[in-house]
Amino acid sequence: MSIVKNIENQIKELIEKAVFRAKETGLLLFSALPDYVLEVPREKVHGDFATNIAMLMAKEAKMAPRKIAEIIVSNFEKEGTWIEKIEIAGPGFINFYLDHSWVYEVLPLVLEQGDDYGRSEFGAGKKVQVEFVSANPSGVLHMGNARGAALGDSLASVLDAAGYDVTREFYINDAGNQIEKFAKSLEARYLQLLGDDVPFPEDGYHGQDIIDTMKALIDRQGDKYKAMDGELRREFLVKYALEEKITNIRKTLEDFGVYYDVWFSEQTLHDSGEVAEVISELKKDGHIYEKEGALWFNTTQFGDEKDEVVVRSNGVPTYFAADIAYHKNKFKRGFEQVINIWGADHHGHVARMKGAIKALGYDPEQLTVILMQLVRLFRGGEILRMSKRTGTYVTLNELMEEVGRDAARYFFVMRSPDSQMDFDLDLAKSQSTDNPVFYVQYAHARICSILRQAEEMGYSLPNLSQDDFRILTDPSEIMLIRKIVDLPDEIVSAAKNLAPHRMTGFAHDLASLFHVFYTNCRVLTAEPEMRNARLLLTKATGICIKNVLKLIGVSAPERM
RNA sequence: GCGCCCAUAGCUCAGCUGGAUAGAGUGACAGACUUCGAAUCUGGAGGUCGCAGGUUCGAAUCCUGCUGGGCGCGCCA
Repeated sequence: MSIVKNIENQIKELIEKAVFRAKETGLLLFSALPDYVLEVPREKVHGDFATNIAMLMAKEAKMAPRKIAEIIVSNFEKEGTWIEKIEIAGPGFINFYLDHSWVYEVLPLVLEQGDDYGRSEFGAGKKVQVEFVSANPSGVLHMGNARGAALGDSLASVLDAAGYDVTREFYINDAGNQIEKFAKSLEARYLQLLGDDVPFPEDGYHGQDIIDTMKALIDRQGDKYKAMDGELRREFLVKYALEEKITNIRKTLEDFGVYYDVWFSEQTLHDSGEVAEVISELKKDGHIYEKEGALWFNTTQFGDEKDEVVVRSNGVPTYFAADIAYHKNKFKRGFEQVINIWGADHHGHVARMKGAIKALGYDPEQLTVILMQLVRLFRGGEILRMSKRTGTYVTLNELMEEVGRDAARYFFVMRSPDSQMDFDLDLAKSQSTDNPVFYVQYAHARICSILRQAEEMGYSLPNLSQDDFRILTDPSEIMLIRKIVDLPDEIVSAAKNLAPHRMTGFAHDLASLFHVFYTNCRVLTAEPEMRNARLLLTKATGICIKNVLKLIGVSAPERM
């Protein structure tokens, strides 16, 4: 239970006691308590907490909201709590003003918990899977993948910190038509490099990377596949190229700070018979029919716009069929909640995927698809259309080289998934020092600098009790501490709403409050008791900034 | 044509399950370094929350319609 939730529960309990007391004495008429909220008002003048309960009771009680508020307040017992003052305001809000001392409790807690401060048991160990990026393995990672990577990894971190049992997973599409095309492209390049004048497939992959891959193969193994039967040769080439591609993808993601727990191959679903199995299961339950030689899944029964082919007339299962088997596999592995991060261009698949899950007897609510809008890339004021097929794209590696990993990750996480992003490379480069990530990192570096100097001056950091911190009464100090108190709830909130971008907002607020504190309060030159309290507040702030940046995947430098 | 997402300050975007006077950043303007990092801080300026209705004590938020933009509607993934 977080410090804020504790206080809130206490106040709520007292509100409800007051309401029922008023009912018993006949002052207030109602049958059931309304679904009211106790919240932290946006405006500071409205107190530390406020409730709308009086307004919600007005209709049933047949009384003016302000009158109801008066009755509640007159029946409210605030003795023995931090509540100093209660006021009725506006249309009938009840505002609670607290003795600010309640916030000091957090400082010894942060210093004790360190890296763990902010973590909570909210998720109660629920098994959750986040599947993200899952890029076509025949290419390299581009800007859209980068956004998905930053988003998915941060979401997973946030869920983990909120007490969920999180698995990060990458689904490798190493089967199907795409791979066929890939194979033909590889073969053409291979033969071309060995001097054969063979045509390049029109719908093939034109990227330079494929040529490089085949060059390297020839350097290493010569022309040993040249005389081989076509099908066999393509199989070898694909296996070779995929291994290299996937290794590169993994390495790029690790450079980006993203580490997966599971790399799941689509091909294994075909090999193990799970795809065939899931099709026959659906067939048995009457969800599949035959038309024009193909097998169709009646997804319209589950709210989709039109039915979908699962097995083509040539007998080859579609990507969708494999995806159904994949999701069944996920649930069989015990995940209670499955989160997929998809590009907005895949939104048409959501309904049918949920339908498939329902058809298999699972609850569609167990699948959440986060659709992220695609990234538009600008360079020199021009939109760059990104396409693997035509080979025009900016890779994640190039992005990291240009703007740096920290800036890139912060930038992607900062925006909510459903905002369209214009990423201007020139701007990102030229403005790199104005990037908000530096603002937060600067606060951390400043903190480290202060602590470093304290050490050089021979000041040790004592263990202070909650009461020792009462000396911190400057508004900038109280506001900073109040923000620190919020961290665990903020993480839970980001987890509940699957909104990691809230963490960048929190990081920025925290850094800002620290900069204000720094401007208003001297740390090292204060009297010993004050100096100790401020040093520890500084340290606690540093811990929080570092913990939040970790969730975003951004480093917390000690010097800049 | 149908479906999904978006529209908030000059620009880029927040705004949690409906709450009080809609917030940051950035740009422009005016200030603050004899003192712990000025990559900082302080101040004012900047708004018909796309438009029009509706729901109610109360709407940027929910509902309907419209306008404008993105994406999708394949025996591709």
